[in-house]
Amino acid sequence: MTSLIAVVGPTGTGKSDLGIAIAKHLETKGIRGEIVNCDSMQFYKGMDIGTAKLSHDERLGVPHHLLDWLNITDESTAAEYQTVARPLIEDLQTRGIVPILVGGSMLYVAAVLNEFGFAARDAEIRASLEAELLEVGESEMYRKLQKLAPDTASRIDPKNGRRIVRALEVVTITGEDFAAKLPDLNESWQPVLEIGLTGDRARLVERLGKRAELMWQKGLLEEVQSLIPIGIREGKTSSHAIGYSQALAEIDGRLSREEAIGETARLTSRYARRQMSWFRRDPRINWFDYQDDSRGSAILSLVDEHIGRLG
RNA sequence: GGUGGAGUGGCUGAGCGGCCCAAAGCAGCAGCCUGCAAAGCUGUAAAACCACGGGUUCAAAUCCCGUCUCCACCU
Repeated sequence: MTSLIAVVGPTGTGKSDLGIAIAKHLETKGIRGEIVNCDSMQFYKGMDIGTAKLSHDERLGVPHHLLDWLNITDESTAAEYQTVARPLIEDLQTRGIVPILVGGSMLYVAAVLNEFGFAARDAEIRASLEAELLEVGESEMYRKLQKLAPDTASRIDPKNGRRIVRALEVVTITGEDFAAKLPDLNESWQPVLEIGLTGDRARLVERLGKRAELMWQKGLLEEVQSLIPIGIREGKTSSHAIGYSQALAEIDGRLSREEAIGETARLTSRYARRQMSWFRRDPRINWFDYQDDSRGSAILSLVDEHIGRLG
């Protein structure tokens, strides 16, 4: 049997707990379920408080994969995640275990769940393009892209330096007009039961604000302090994490405590918005209100249906 | 008690006599997204009788007077 369950949605809606609940529910049916983490910041060892990572006890004995598997200085990319997560999921499935993909990292979820092939990459070319961008600016780079690959250029925002660079990188490597776009969301890698958690935005924003404050109370600053010697400042991905970047700014005196917390709350809310704008387009998702008390049983019966159909 | 400064949209904040039926940013709302995606990027609605009262002026958010509030510093 090959079952695959995914729990997605904006941050702060209880995805992790739901993942555990689903695994526990499966257990009562004699089926093993294990969590495959798809939160790009929970990959990092040592980043716990600011990523709202479940503690060992909170996991209630349910095995978690791809949690704490990267060092703070490692770069994380969706393309690489795909090459790790897919074989892992397949392996679990061949062992009769139901993988439960849990996380809100949009592109990472898509990289696993959809027909999604990444174009090649070349560190040297990339580095020189990045340097060039700094020197000549976006508009010049964009013009260059227009000349080399008009189709690609037409899809990219002329001010989005990062994406212009990546497009140029691919064009340079392949010599083709890359013209890539996001995969068709109706074409799944595997049949999947996708569950989405969401709810009233105003209340979520309020909740995320409180969460930011709580992170500081729980010692986020100390956590970040302890990550400095092992290189969080140098971590290309990790240093950009919401909360961590602000804690670093506070440590450096660039932000006051209050400002750091405020900015963290603000960025988190904005992140939640972008997550919604992304996930809303996925027609496979079965949405539930995270505040609705009856969501649990409704979700579990969906799970039963899914397992029954495939099992 | 004294001196100085400040009171502008939900917040920050520009304007300091006519171009102000008042900029901008943030928040809000919407969206984009193929190797940093908790990143990067785009678009956009509404919202201010410019603390209150009085005056000067053809004309005041802008000048004057008073009141209140806040912040500094002084005693």
